[in-house]
Amino acid sequence: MSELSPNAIVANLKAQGLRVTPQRYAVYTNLLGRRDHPTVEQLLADLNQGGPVSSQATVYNSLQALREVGLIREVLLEEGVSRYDANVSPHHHFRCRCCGCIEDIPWDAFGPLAKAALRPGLQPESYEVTVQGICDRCSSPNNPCDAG
Amino acid sequence: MSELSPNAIVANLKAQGLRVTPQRYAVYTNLLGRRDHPTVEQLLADLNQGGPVSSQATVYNSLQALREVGLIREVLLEEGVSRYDANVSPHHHFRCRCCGCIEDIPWDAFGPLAKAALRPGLQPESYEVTVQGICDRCSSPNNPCDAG
DNA sequence: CTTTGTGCAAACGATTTGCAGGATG
DNA sequence: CATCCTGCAAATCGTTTGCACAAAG
Repeated sequence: MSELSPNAIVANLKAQGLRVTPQRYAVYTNLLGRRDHPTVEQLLADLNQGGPVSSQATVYNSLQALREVGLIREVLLEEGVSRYDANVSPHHHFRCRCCGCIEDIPWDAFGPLAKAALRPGLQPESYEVTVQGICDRCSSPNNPCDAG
Repeated sequence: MSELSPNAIVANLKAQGLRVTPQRYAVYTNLLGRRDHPTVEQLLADLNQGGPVSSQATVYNSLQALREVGLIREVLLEEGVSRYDANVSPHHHFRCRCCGCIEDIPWDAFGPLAKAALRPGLQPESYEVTVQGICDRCSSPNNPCDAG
């Protein structure tokens, strides 16, 4: 999330037993430098905008490898596409129902949830709050969609 | 969710301006009678197990029609598949990370969330808590997966 | 009778996979 | 140099769509 040096990024990858290839490095670095939650399509376009860096299949492979070792996470908030996030510490998500943009909400934003409310037998391990609403871009006078 | 008479189901459909076809009726009734959140594949298998009732395309069409008028909702909790739920009143979800089963959590299970915690500019309209963990089936001695 | 829905099969889009050549450690 | 990765293209899987026929109101 915060700025990492190239060396630190390489170290992160190696520490998880991943070989450091230019493609993997590029994918991970790109994700670390964003706070939106790009789809594969967006990621690929961004990576290759200054010349070819990685193929589509390799982006998928890289994302899978990074996800398996816990360096990134997948975010599923809309139909049909997976998004990816290099912020792996727990947090919540806001999704604009208008433009579809996704934004992190700090973990402590809601305070602690009541605990003993689940039916007996269910063992909770983690939870996440998803808020849906309108972002400031879409609620402004010259908004890109139907709200405002 | 609770047991509805066939007449009430037909009335529900008509009240939303939907034509009542056997297929639509079957899809809606089936969803009303379940509390898991079936995928299209599961729904289709269930509908047609006693002879042909509906084609795949029609199930998709019916689900879309029912969703557009608000009689059912789509639930997105795992990659690649949409699930459907006839419980349209607000509630939360529990997902077993082991068998993938999904279960409703009553709306009031967590008490109210703190309100003023979003960054200024975001207008929240709704929210939902997703809990991940292990269900009782999977935590039992003869469990279907790797927990226990 | 007009409008909308059904079913089939083909189209689609996101993701996965097989495989030959290439890079990493 | 053994292993793992890349890139291409073909395959897969869930979902959507075009169209001719049938059913609903």
